[in-house]
Amino acid sequence: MSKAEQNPANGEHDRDFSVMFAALGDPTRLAIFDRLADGKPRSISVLSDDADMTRQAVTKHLRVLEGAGLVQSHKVGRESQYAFCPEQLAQARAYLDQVAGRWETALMRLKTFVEGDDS
Amino acid sequence: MSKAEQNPANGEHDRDFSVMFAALGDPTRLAIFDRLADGKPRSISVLSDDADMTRQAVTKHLRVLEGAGLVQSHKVGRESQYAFCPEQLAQARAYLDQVAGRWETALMRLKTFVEGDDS
DNA sequence: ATTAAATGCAACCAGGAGGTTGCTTTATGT
DNA sequence: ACATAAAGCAACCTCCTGGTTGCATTTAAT
Repeated sequence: MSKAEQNPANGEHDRDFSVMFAALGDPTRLAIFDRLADGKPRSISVLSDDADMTRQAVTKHLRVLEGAGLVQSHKVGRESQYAFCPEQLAQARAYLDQVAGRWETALMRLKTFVEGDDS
Repeated sequence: MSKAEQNPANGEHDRDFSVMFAALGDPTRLAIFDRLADGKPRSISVLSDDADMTRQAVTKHLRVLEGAGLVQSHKVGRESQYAFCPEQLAQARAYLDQVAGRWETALMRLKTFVEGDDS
Protein backbone atom coordinates (compact mmCIF):
# COMPACT_ATOMS: atom_id res chain seq x y z
CA MET A 1 0.00 0.00 0.00
CA SER A 2 1.06 3.50 -0.72
CA LYS A 3 2.09 4.89 2.62
CA ALA A 4 4.32 1.89 3.08
CA GLU A 5 5.47 1.85 -0.54
CA GLN A 6 6.22 5.55 -0.67
CA ASN A 7 8.49 5.21 2.32
CA PRO A 8 10.74 2.27 1.46
CA ALA A 9 11.93 1.87 5.04
CA ASN A 10 8.37 1.45 6.19
CA GLY A 11 7.80 -1.34 3.70
CA GLU A 12 10.64 -3.39 5.14
CA HIS A 13 9.34 -2.47 8.54
CA ASP A 14 5.98 -4.01 7.80
CA ARG A 15 7.55 -7.05 6.23
CA ASP A 16 9.68 -7.75 9.28
CA PHE A 17 6.80 -7.53 11.68
CA SER A 18 4.56 -9.51 9.42
CA VAL A 19 7.06 -12.38 9.54
CA MET A 20 6.81 -12.45 13.29
CA PHE A 21 3.04 -12.19 13.35
CA ALA A 22 2.81 -14.90 10.74
CA ALA A 23 4.93 -17.12 12.96
CA LEU A 24 2.45 -16.62 15.80
CA GLY A 25 -0.45 -16.96 13.40
CA ASP A 26 -0.60 -20.71 13.60
CA PRO A 27 -2.30 -22.30 16.63
CA THR A 28 0.31 -25.02 16.96
CA ARG A 29 3.16 -22.55 16.84
CA LEU A 30 1.46 -20.17 19.22
CA ALA A 31 0.96 -23.03 21.66
CA ILE A 32 4.63 -23.98 21.47
CA PHE A 33 5.68 -20.38 21.95
CA ASP A 34 3.29 -20.02 24.85
CA ARG A 35 4.64 -23.16 26.42
CA LEU A 36 8.24 -22.04 26.16
CA ALA A 37 7.42 -18.76 27.89
CA ASP A 38 8.29 -20.34 31.24
CA GLY A 39 11.93 -20.06 30.26
CA LYS A 40 12.70 -23.76 30.34
CA PRO A 41 14.41 -24.93 27.15
CA ARG A 42 12.96 -28.10 25.68
CA SER A 43 14.12 -30.63 23.15
CA ILE A 44 12.22 -31.40 19.98
CA SER A 45 11.23 -34.81 21.30
CA VAL A 46 9.82 -33.37 24.49
CA LEU A 47 7.87 -30.77 22.53
CA SER A 48 6.59 -33.44 20.16
CA ASP A 49 5.68 -36.04 22.77
CA ASP A 50 2.21 -34.77 23.52
CA ALA A 51 1.58 -33.17 20.16
CA ASP A 52 -0.96 -34.72 17.86
CA MET A 53 1.47 -34.61 14.97
CA THR A 54 4.82 -35.90 13.83
CA ARG A 55 8.16 -34.86 15.21
CA GLN A 56 9.04 -33.51 11.76
CA ALA A 57 6.02 -31.27 11.75
CA VAL A 58 6.98 -29.87 15.13
CA THR A 59 10.52 -29.40 13.86
CA LYS A 60 9.25 -27.34 10.96
CA HIS A 61 7.20 -25.18 13.27
CA LEU A 62 10.19 -24.64 15.51
CA ARG A 63 12.26 -23.59 12.51
CA VAL A 64 9.62 -21.04 11.59
CA LEU A 65 9.57 -19.68 15.13
CA GLU A 66 13.35 -19.52 15.12
CA GLY A 67 13.34 -17.81 11.73
CA ALA A 68 11.11 -15.14 13.20
CA GLY A 69 13.51 -14.73 16.11
CA LEU A 70 10.93 -15.75 18.66
CA VAL A 71 12.89 -18.78 19.77
CA GLN A 72 16.52 -19.84 19.85
CA SER A 73 18.03 -23.31 19.51
CA HIS A 74 21.35 -24.74 20.50
CA LYS A 75 22.48 -28.31 20.27
CA VAL A 76 23.46 -30.05 23.45
CA GLY A 77 24.71 -33.53 22.87
CA ARG A 78 22.49 -35.31 20.41
CA GLU A 79 19.46 -33.16 21.10
CA SER A 80 18.71 -29.58 20.18
CA GLN A 81 17.09 -27.46 22.80
CA TYR A 82 14.68 -24.71 21.89
CA ALA A 83 14.28 -21.79 24.24
CA PHE A 84 12.16 -18.68 24.49
CA CYS A 85 13.72 -15.52 23.07
CA PRO A 86 12.22 -12.31 24.47
CA GLU A 87 13.72 -9.64 22.19
CA GLN A 88 11.37 -10.11 19.28
CA LEU A 89 8.41 -10.35 21.60
CA ALA A 90 9.39 -6.95 22.96
CA GLN A 91 9.57 -5.64 19.40
CA ALA A 92 6.08 -6.90 18.68
CA ARG A 93 4.73 -5.32 21.83
CA ALA A 94 6.42 -2.05 21.00
CA TYR A 95 4.92 -2.07 17.52
CA LEU A 96 1.40 -2.75 18.74
CA ASP A 97 1.80 -0.09 21.39
CA GLN A 98 2.87 2.38 18.74
CA VAL A 99 -0.14 1.58 16.57
CA ALA A 100 -2.48 1.86 19.54
CA GLY A 101 -0.83 5.16 20.39
CA ARG A 102 -1.43 6.58 16.93
CA TRP A 103 -5.04 5.51 17.17
CA GLU A 104 -5.55 7.14 20.54
CA THR A 105 -4.03 10.46 19.60
CA ALA A 106 -6.17 10.48 16.47
CA LEU A 107 -9.20 9.82 18.64
CA MET A 108 -8.23 12.67 20.93
CA ARG A 109 -7.90 15.09 18.05
CA LEU A 110 -11.31 14.07 16.75
CA LYS A 111 -12.88 14.48 20.17
CA THR A 112 -11.55 17.99 20.76
CA PHE A 113 -12.58 18.91 17.24
CA VAL A 114 -16.13 17.68 17.68
CA GLU A 115 -16.38 19.40 21.05
CA GLY A 116 -15.95 22.64 19.21
CA ASP A 117 -12.50 23.51 20.47
CA ASP A 118 -11.97 25.94 17.62
CA SER A 119 -9.66 28.24 19.56
CA MET B 1 0.20 -28.86 22.30
CA SER B 2 -0.38 -30.78 25.42
CA LYS B 3 -0.69 -28.01 27.92
CA ALA B 4 -3.14 -26.39 25.56
CA GLU B 5 -4.82 -29.62 24.61
CA GLN B 6 -5.21 -30.79 28.17
CA ASN B 7 -6.94 -27.56 29.05
CA PRO B 8 -9.63 -27.23 26.39
CA ALA B 9 -10.23 -23.56 27.18
CA ASN B 10 -6.62 -22.80 26.52
CA GLY B 11 -6.78 -24.47 23.14
CA GLU B 12 -9.57 -22.16 22.03
CA HIS B 13 -7.63 -19.34 23.56
CA ASP B 14 -4.65 -20.03 21.35
CA ARG B 15 -6.79 -20.53 18.28
CA ASP B 16 -8.50 -17.18 18.71
CA PHE B 17 -5.29 -15.28 19.08
CA SER B 18 -3.67 -17.17 16.26
CA VAL B 19 -6.45 -15.96 13.95
CA MET B 20 -5.63 -12.37 14.78
CA PHE B 21 -1.89 -12.86 14.47
CA ALA B 22 -2.40 -14.63 11.18
CA ALA B 23 -4.39 -11.65 9.96
CA LEU B 24 -1.46 -9.38 10.77
CA GLY B 25 0.98 -11.93 9.40
CA ASP B 26 0.71 -10.73 5.82
CA PRO B 27 2.67 -7.62 4.82
CA THR B 28 -0.16 -6.24 2.70
CA ARG B 29 -2.68 -6.69 5.46
CA LEU B 30 -0.36 -5.28 8.09
CA ALA B 31 0.18 -2.22 5.90
CA ILE B 32 -3.56 -1.70 5.52
CA PHE B 33 -4.09 -2.11 9.23
CA ASP B 34 -1.25 0.27 9.95
CA ARG B 35 -2.67 2.79 7.56
CA LEU B 36 -6.13 2.68 9.12
CA ALA B 37 -4.67 3.34 12.56
CA ASP B 38 -5.17 7.05 12.03
CA GLY B 39 -8.87 6.50 12.62
CA LYS B 40 -10.02 7.67 9.22
CA PRO B 41 -12.36 5.17 7.56
CA ARG B 42 -11.52 4.44 3.94
CA SER B 43 -13.36 2.86 1.05
CA ILE B 44 -12.09 -0.17 -0.78
CA SER B 45 -11.31 1.90 -3.86
CA VAL B 46 -9.24 4.37 -1.89
CA LEU B 47 -7.35 1.56 -0.21
CA SER B 48 -6.78 -0.13 -3.55
CA ASP B 49 -5.76 2.95 -5.49
CA ASP B 50 -2.10 2.87 -4.65
CA ALA B 51 -1.82 -0.83 -4.07
CA ASP B 52 0.11 -2.94 -6.52
CA MET B 53 -2.69 -5.43 -6.77
CA THR B 54 -6.32 -5.75 -7.78
CA ARG B 55 -9.24 -4.30 -5.93
CA GLN B 56 -10.50 -7.85 -5.40
CA ALA B 57 -7.28 -8.82 -3.69
CA VAL B 58 -7.55 -5.85 -1.36
CA THR B 59 -11.16 -6.76 -0.69
CA LYS B 60 -10.14 -10.26 0.36
CA HIS B 61 -7.51 -8.87 2.68
CA LEU B 62 -10.04 -6.52 4.23
CA ARG B 63 -12.41 -9.43 4.79
CA VAL B 64 -9.66 -11.32 6.58
CA LEU B 65 -8.91 -8.32 8.78
CA GLU B 66 -12.59 -7.92 9.53
CA GLY B 67 -12.91 -11.63 10.28
CA ALA B 68 -10.17 -11.21 12.86
CA GLY B 69 -12.03 -8.26 14.37
CA LEU B 70 -9.21 -5.85 13.64
CA VAL B 71 -11.32 -3.75 11.33
CA GLN B 72 -14.99 -2.93 10.89
CA SER B 73 -16.92 -2.13 7.75
CA HIS B 74 -20.18 -0.38 7.11
CA LYS B 75 -21.74 0.52 3.83
CA VAL B 76 -22.41 4.16 3.11
CA GLY B 77 -24.09 4.74 -0.18
CA ARG B 78 -22.51 2.63 -2.84
CA GLU B 79 -19.21 2.28 -1.08
CA SER B 80 -18.20 0.31 2.00
CA GLN B 81 -15.96 2.05 4.45
CA TYR B 82 -13.43 0.13 6.47
CA ALA B 83 -12.32 1.51 9.81
CA PHE B 84 -9.84 0.64 12.51
CA CYS B 85 -11.22 -1.39 15.40
CA PRO B 86 -9.16 -1.10 18.58
CA GLU B 87 -10.66 -3.82 20.80
CA GLN B 88 -8.87 -6.76 19.26
CA LEU B 89 -5.64 -4.85 19.16
CA ALA B 90 -5.98 -4.36 22.90
CA GLN B 91 -6.56 -8.08 23.27
CA ALA B 92 -3.40 -8.86 21.35
CA ARG B 93 -1.40 -6.44 23.44
CA ALA B 94 -2.78 -7.94 26.62
CA TYR B 95 -1.87 -11.43 25.49
CA LEU B 96 1.70 -10.50 24.60
CA ASP B 97 2.04 -8.64 27.88
CA GLN B 98 0.88 -11.71 29.73
CA VAL B 99 3.39 -13.93 27.94
CA ALA B 100 6.17 -11.44 28.60
CA GLY B 101 5.08 -11.34 32.23
CA ARG B 102 5.32 -15.10 32.60
CA TRP B 103 8.77 -15.00 31.06
CA GLU B 104 9.99 -12.29 33.39
CA THR B 105 8.77 -13.92 36.58
CA ALA B 106 10.38 -17.17 35.45
CA LEU B 107 13.59 -15.26 34.88
CA MET B 108 13.33 -13.74 38.34
CA ARG B 109 12.87 -17.11 39.97
CA LEU B 110 15.88 -18.47 38.13
CA LYS B 111 18.01 -15.52 39.13
CA THR B 112 17.23 -15.77 42.84
CA PHE B 113 17.82 -19.52 42.68
CA VAL B 114 21.21 -19.19 41.02
CA GLU B 115 22.19 -16.49 43.48
CA GLY B 116 21.91 -19.09 46.19
CA ASP B 117 18.79 -17.79 47.87
CA ASP B 118 18.17 -21.15 49.55
CA SER B 119 16.46 -19.73 52.59
C1' DA C 1 -32.55 7.86 -18.87
C1' DT C 2 -27.94 6.80 -19.30
C1' DT C 3 -23.49 6.58 -18.06
C1' DA C 4 -19.93 5.82 -14.85
C1' DA C 5 -18.24 4.51 -10.25
C1' DA C 6 -17.90 1.21 -6.37
C1' DT C 7 -18.66 -3.05 -5.05
C1' DG C 8 -20.01 -8.02 -5.08
C1' DC C 9 -19.67 -12.74 -6.75
C1' DA C 10 -17.68 -16.82 -8.80
C1' DA C 11 -14.40 -19.43 -11.17
C1' DC C 12 -9.93 -20.19 -11.74
C1' DC C 13 -4.77 -20.73 -11.01
C1' DA C 14 0.03 -21.11 -9.05
C1' DG C 15 2.56 -21.60 -5.16
C1' DG C 16 3.42 -22.16 -0.46
C1' DA C 17 2.11 -24.17 4.17
C1' DG C 18 1.29 -27.89 7.02
C1' DG C 19 1.73 -32.49 7.37
C1' DT C 20 3.34 -37.33 6.35
C1' DT C 21 6.66 -41.31 5.44
C1' DG C 22 11.14 -43.38 4.85
C1' DC C 23 15.87 -43.35 5.41
C1' DT C 24 20.36 -41.56 7.25
C1' DT C 25 23.33 -39.63 10.71
C1' DT C 26 24.96 -38.62 15.23
C1' DA C 27 25.22 -39.30 20.09
C1' DT C 28 24.22 -42.20 24.48
C1' DG C 29 23.94 -45.93 27.36
C1' DT C 30 25.08 -50.67 28.48
C1' DA D 1 30.83 -53.08 20.16
C1' DC D 2 25.96 -52.54 19.68
C1' DA D 3 21.49 -51.22 20.27
C1' DT D 4 18.72 -47.22 20.89
C1' DA D 5 17.33 -42.50 21.21
C1' DA D 6 17.30 -37.80 18.98
C1' DA D 7 17.49 -35.42 15.23
C1' DG D 8 18.32 -34.28 10.15
C1' DC D 9 17.17 -34.66 5.22
C1' DA D 10 14.37 -35.26 1.28
C1' DA D 11 10.43 -36.45 -1.32
C1' DC D 12 5.85 -36.28 -1.50
C1' DC D 13 0.84 -34.94 -0.90
C1' DT D 14 -3.17 -31.97 0.01
C1' DC D 15 -5.33 -27.93 0.84
C1' DC D 16 -5.47 -23.12 1.70
C1' DT D 17 -3.91 -18.54 0.42
C1' DG D 18 -3.00 -14.77 -2.37
C1' DG D 19 -3.88 -13.30 -6.56
C1' DT D 20 -6.18 -12.95 -11.10
C1' DT D 21 -10.16 -12.21 -14.65
C1' DG D 22 -14.87 -11.63 -16.11
C1' DC D 23 -19.33 -10.36 -15.31
C1' DA D 24 -23.37 -8.73 -12.52
C1' DT D 25 -25.33 -5.39 -9.27
C1' DT D 26 -26.18 -1.23 -6.87
C1' DT D 27 -25.78 3.69 -6.41
C1' DA D 28 -24.46 8.26 -7.85
C1' DA D 29 -23.96 11.95 -11.32
C1' DT D 30 -25.20 14.43 -15.51
